[in-house]
Amino acid sequence: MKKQPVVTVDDFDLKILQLVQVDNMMPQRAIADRIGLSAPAVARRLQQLRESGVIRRDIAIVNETAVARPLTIIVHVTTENERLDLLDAMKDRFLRCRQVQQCYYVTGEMDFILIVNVKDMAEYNEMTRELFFEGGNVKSFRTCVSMENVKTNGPIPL
Amino acid sequence: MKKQPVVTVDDFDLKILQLVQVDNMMPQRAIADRIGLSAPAVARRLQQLRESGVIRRDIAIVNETAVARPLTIIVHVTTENERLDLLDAMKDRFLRCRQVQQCYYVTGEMDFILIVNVKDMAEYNEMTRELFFEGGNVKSFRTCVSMENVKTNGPIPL
DNA sequence: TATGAATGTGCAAGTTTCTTGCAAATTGTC
DNA sequence: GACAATTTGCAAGAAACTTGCACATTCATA
Repeated sequence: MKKQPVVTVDDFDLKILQLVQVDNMMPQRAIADRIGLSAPAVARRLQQLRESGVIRRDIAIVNETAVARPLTIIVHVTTENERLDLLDAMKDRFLRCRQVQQCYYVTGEMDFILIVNVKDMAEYNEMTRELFFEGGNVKSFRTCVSMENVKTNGPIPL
Repeated sequence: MKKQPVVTVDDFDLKILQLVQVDNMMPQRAIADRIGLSAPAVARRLQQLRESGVIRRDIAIVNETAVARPLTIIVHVTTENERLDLLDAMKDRFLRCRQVQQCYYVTGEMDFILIVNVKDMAEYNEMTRELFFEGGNVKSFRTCVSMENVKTNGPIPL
């Protein structure tokens, strides 16, 4: 079972989180200067935030076009059957599919919303075949091609 | 105008990108051991990838629940008028809105897809008032509340 | 209100990681 | 094959991070 952090975050932590959501390579000395603690104090808090899971991960964001994978597609998926075991199997498939960057299980008219990265529509077709037709329990899916990614990886407002 | 990187990426770069999309705090020595270069060679390549924009940003991913902002909402927005200047103004509003983490300008039945982070539905109501009713050019919007974020911040498959 | 425990801090020293100059190796071009 | 350009590994220096310690602050209890 996924562990939920129970650590409380105070104002210093929130300031640190604001900064590292934007740039997690900022030196601890620079963070310390900004928020009014010493560098070792910042270091200890960062370590605690990471160990406790408040900071889940630290990642580099890659420019899709630069690696020849310019297509972002948002897919709305409805299911034939909402049995929990079938939904869990779908979640697992979406989790494992490498082109699926994001997967939300939602309320409303559709059941899943996926955000998918592919290099072209041929790869998308291949992916949908494997994911939807061969995987099962997909009633319908709707494809929205992103013509412009206006904003991505926005920070959580704190 | 946003600068597009024109640097070419080779197989070493792709391996580095695979690793740092998952963990950008991995020491250069560890990356070097994995891909068969020396640490300074990895360092030089990382610097080049960052300077050229292939690596756009380096960020920490924060656990929403841990900072009391557990709600992720996907919003589908249609516009009244598709004049480019009005669309640009909308993009600008979405870009500036702190709760909007992602914004895609899409083909299909809707015009924009937003991914929004709020602490509760009251904040969401307030946000939609400012963003949609007061901002203008919004014909309709549909709210999908995420009941489970199955996958977020997935890497670009390389 | 006072006392003691627990927690957090800054300092300084030690450790780890990153950067950079240099010479050598590799790759690309003619 | 020769030469230029680029990339590399090594080693040394610089920068950043970690950690022990003593002190300060906060919290809990009597």
